[in-house]
Amino acid sequence: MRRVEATFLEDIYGDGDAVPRDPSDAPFVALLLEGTLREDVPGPQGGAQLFALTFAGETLSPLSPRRSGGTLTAIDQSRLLTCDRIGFDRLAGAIPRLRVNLLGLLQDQLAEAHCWQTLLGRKTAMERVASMLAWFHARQGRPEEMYLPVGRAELGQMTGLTLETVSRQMRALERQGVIALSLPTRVRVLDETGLKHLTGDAPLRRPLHS
Amino acid sequence: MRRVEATFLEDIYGDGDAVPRDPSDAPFVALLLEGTLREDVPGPQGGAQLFALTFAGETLSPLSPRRSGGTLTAIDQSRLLTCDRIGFDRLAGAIPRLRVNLLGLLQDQLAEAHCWQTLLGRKTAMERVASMLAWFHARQGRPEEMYLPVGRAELGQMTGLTLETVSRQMRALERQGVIALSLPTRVRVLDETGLKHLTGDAPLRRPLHS
DNA sequence: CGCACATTTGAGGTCCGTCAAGGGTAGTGG
DNA sequence: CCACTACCCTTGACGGACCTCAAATGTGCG
Repeated sequence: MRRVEATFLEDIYGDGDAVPRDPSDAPFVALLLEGTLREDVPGPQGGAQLFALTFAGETLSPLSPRRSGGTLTAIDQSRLLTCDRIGFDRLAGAIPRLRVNLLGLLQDQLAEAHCWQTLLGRKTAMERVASMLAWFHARQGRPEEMYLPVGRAELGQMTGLTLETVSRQMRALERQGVIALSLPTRVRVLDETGLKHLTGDAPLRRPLHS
Repeated sequence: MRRVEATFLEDIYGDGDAVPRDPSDAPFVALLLEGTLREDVPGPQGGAQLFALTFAGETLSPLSPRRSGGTLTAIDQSRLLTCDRIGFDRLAGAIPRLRVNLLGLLQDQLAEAHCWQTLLGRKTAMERVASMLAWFHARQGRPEEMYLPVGRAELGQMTGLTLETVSRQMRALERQGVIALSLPTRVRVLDETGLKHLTGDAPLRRPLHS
């Protein structure tokens, strides 16, 4: 355990700071203790496009963003626990269990990609916005009032919608009494069951084995 | 090398055969030597939905489909080289390079997920169909005439379109002289540059560093 | 031929993107 | 305190892309 503390390094980033991502010396694994990270990838026209968010308590894997020149930026004050490649290799040699955990971590990343894939595949605007809100709410630990770290335009980039459509759907949710918006970036989930129902996802029934 | 041959196992599946996917004894890594595999995941209404295809020469990773009850089915005659979990661990102990390859394999899977994400996010029907055809063509090794192992409805499930829209876009491509359709499932790519242009992807320009 | 099935084509409706015009709030300077 | 600006969010009208429904056209098989 002392070895773990010696290997990991805690970094603090301010609002808007870029998180370094040099491929050779890249942080091999990282755990976000506090704050939020945004991951941007270059869009078709060369401009950057918001791709995903990382909330406190979630991990970054070696492979996650940085294949295609994506950038990682801190939102708010963020504390990041990082471990470089050689440090992880040394640690993995001493603690075989760590390798299993790394695979689980990658599995989470693939599961998340799968979530986005179904969200973008065949969902309506309403279902996309509801899905995103429900997902963010769960990942933030179901707080009484959750904070959206990005604006409508960027919510639209993630869901494949325009900022106007995002706005319309969120107001519709508010009119239905599913959420409350004290400020545009403050969301209170009033009817969690109703929100889940609007996502269009099956309520996690047991898989009927043929 | 003799050890590798002893560890891997070659299985042959016929058209429509299900590939076993027991989580405990699951094939840890697998290489598809011949044929095509389809990966289905349960849709929102309980029905199965085509999620992705695996062509000959491509690999299956331990984490790929099977998190959410996905099924793997062979199309045509398929030969699959598999290696179970304990076999891979033993092999990785003897050959450290293997672990690096496994990470690269997972990286490919995440890159593929990213491809789908951009495809489904903000592309038109034309761009989606062109992207999918160009992608399949590249993955099949740019044959003179490529074979589509699934029908229009299933192409639609992957691209998030209806079968009618897929059909319309493919005929439009044919009328433009970009592809030729001798049979509905036989596609000859006549103008590869034109097809790439219609995908809506940037032509892989160097990333302009701020 | 008759049937089953996949693809193609057409007509109409709907959802969402586009364009445009307000509103709300924070920050700045008088 | 009050402009005044800048920025984001909201709301509306309109058009187009794609879905839905329906019919026609292959294509393989008994």
